[in-house]
Amino acid sequence: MKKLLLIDGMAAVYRAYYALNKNPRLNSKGMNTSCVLGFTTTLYDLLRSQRPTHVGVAFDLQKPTFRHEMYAEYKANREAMPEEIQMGLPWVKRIIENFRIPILTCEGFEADDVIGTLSRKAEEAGFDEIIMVTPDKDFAQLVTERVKMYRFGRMGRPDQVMGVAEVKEKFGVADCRQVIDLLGLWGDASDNIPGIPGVGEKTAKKLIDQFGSIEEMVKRSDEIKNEKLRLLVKEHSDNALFSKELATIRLDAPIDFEEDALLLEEPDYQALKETTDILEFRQFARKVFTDLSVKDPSKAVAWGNSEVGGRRPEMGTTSAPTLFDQGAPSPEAPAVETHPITAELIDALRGKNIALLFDGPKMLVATDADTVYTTTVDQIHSSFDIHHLLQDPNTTKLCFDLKNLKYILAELDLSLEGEIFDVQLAHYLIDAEMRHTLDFICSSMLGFEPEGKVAQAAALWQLYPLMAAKLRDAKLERLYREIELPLVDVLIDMEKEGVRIDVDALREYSRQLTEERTGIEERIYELAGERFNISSPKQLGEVLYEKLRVTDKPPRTATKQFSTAEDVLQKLAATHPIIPLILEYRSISKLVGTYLDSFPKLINPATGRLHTVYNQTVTATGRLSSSNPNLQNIPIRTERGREIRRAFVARDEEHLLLAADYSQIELRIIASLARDRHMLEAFAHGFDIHAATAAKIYHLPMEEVSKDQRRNAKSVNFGIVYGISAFGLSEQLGIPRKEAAALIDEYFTQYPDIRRFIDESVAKARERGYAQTLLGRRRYLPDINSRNASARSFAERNAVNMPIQGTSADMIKLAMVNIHASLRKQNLRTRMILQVHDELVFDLYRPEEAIVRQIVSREMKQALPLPGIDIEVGIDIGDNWLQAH
DNA sequence: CAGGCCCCCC
DNA sequence: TTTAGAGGGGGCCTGA
Repeated sequence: MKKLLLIDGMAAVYRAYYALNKNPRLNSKGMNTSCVLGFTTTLYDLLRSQRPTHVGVAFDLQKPTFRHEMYAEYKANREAMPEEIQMGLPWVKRIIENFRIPILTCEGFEADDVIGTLSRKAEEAGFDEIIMVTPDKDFAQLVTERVKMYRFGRMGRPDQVMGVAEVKEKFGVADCRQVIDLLGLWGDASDNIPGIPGVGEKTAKKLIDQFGSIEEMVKRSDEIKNEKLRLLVKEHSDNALFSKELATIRLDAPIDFEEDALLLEEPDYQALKETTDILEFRQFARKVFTDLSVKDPSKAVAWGNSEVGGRRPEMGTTSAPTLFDQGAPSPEAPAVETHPITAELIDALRGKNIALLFDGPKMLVATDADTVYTTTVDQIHSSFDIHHLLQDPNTTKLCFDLKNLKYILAELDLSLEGEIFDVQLAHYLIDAEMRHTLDFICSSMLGFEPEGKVAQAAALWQLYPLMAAKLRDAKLERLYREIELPLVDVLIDMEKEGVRIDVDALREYSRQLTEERTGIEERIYELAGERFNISSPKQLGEVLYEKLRVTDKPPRTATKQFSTAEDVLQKLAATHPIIPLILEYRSISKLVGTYLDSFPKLINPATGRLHTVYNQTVTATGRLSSSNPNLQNIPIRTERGREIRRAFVARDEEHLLLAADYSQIELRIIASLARDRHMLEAFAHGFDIHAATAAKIYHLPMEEVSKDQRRNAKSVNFGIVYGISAFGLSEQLGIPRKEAAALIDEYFTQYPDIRRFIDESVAKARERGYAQTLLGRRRYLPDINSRNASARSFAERNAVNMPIQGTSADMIKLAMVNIHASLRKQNLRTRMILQVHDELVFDLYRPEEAIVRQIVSREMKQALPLPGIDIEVGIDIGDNWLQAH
């Protein structure tokens, strides 16, 4: 196993400088050693975490090696190198020497070129893995930032390790040159870096697909059909070529790849000790010398040997690719024979498993991985009786997207019996966060993408054994069989049922709000001194921050646009009377656009009702999602929004709406999972949990808790579920960060088991590589061991949140299946129509109120008992959804 | 048509 | 040096 680590030294130094210069670290001689310490720890952490066998650091800024005049100009114009860096560089080099790592340079070439070239050569020399430490978080940004650096005199963002395999995977290209072609020119869409204004990444990709390279595109620009685009390319072609040249990492630097020189050696401890003594890196020295030498100075131990967790299940069979790998020829789909379905065939297939897929009006029945029978829907009823085949209870039906398939079959008056294996559902359980298209599943598991529906039908046969084994190995079979599969029928019934909407009420309310909004609009224009599109964040940003200058530090979004987000404006509300009006305008627009005006259009004329679509394979935690329209986000928080629920009404005079919701389900789950005695007791006594929490953290009797204290406690409780941070809590509550931190501290003192649970959840996830719910639903968290602190924190929060949110999802799904079965079994006319994560809504047939109350309450409480705690369900009834709360 | 931004829900 | 900074979703609007 040969693994090479190449570091752009200067980038790492700058990174360290920027990361640390807010808190400069002075030693006793008054020397600012921030950047040296930063670089040193970065280097050391890299070696420990990546465990390379070979390593090198490239430097370029110390010598005049500018490839382009423009680059030279940039260098001349850029701010002088910060003093700390100038002072620190000799020390940085000394540290590198102490580690016995070679410094790589090549006259006339930059560090990136050197790294690029050596990567290629290492690849040819048979290295198994090559890691480049670049100035930016991924390869694309590396290149774009590089262009920015030249153009705008800015250094790139902090460095991060990105394995070359990731580059390939991310961009789906075989050769790093393609990546550079693609991104070196085009950069990111927001800045139009390549120098062709108006050409974003997408357009760029199309052009590159068409022409193959930028040079070719410039040469044959007459062939660009879109006139505007053609003129742009022509006008800016010099710039485009130049940008590419600047951004291209050269792979032909005349530098020899001396494998032996790059071998990772034991540091020169004596010299390292002396250096760190002078610089006063005491903590670092203690860490290094404890880590490295005390017990066993042998190299294997020195550079660590810990197991790396967080691996996703191996989906494919191919080994990890590397950057310069041209890619193994992909496996081919087997040749598939097709035959028409005949009556004789249907008899012959009795007792055999089949895979079922529709291609528009064609029905495809695959009997194995290379035989597919086809027929058209017209023939199904006239020529033979396919019922026998679909309803044979002794055979398994393979399919993809069962819910949709059942809809199609239902239209043809067909249905399925026997075991069903839905590849999509199975894939969702195996790795929820992946994409669940058939093409993606095939390419990741089989190594090829079947062309056309016939090949897809046949591929289901190849996927089946692989996925069935994965479900079994990961102990996901019960979730599949007892929750997700039966849920399909429940969701179909709910979707078909739909919900009745009082359209007149919606229209009237819409009219009323629109009128209100018009008035607000006029006042906004007056205050702004011009008419503009208030709904355009771009225009609004310009008005607020450029024209009215409501603040001298305009907030920016991630893409450097002006931010006009709600919380931002909320904070600026006092600075200008226009801002509250804008917030008002926004909230009305949202209600009118998203709900009031859109629902009437979505009502199905055939049923007169509104039908949502539940997606079972979207969320990472196991929840459902709802769309077209999304009925899981109907307003409730504000008075004005809540009114919309009045328009969700019962089916007719014989019906009412019944809403049943779990009380504090996520907190109960965390209390149970953590076995926190104090929280369990609070629930057992039936206390208001937020008030009880407030009483604890403020050391007051519960009766004396103020509203604000309860509100704060509630936020902390929520924060716990989400993966709390002092920053987040302080933002949420509008209190100083210190106060927020103190609240959290006290919370953990009062609920010590919750603290322990959080730590254990993270530890378990780190060990296994995934988080899981009470029933074993998984979420893979590959970043849990990431070197990147923010990626790692994100994974850690998910390690805590997923078991809670996911267990709650498991619970309500089970309840839905059981309630549905119970309503059917007892031939009741009441129908389940909506699910909103912890709430179920029913069209209640009035005479059935007592029995339905009983069924719903019982099934929801019993669906998934939690150790140590009772589950409470609140039930309300009314003519409409607002009343039923 | 898609991505950015925003805002609604749990 | 910038910005974001609590988990999970979906939809509208603009701008190309």
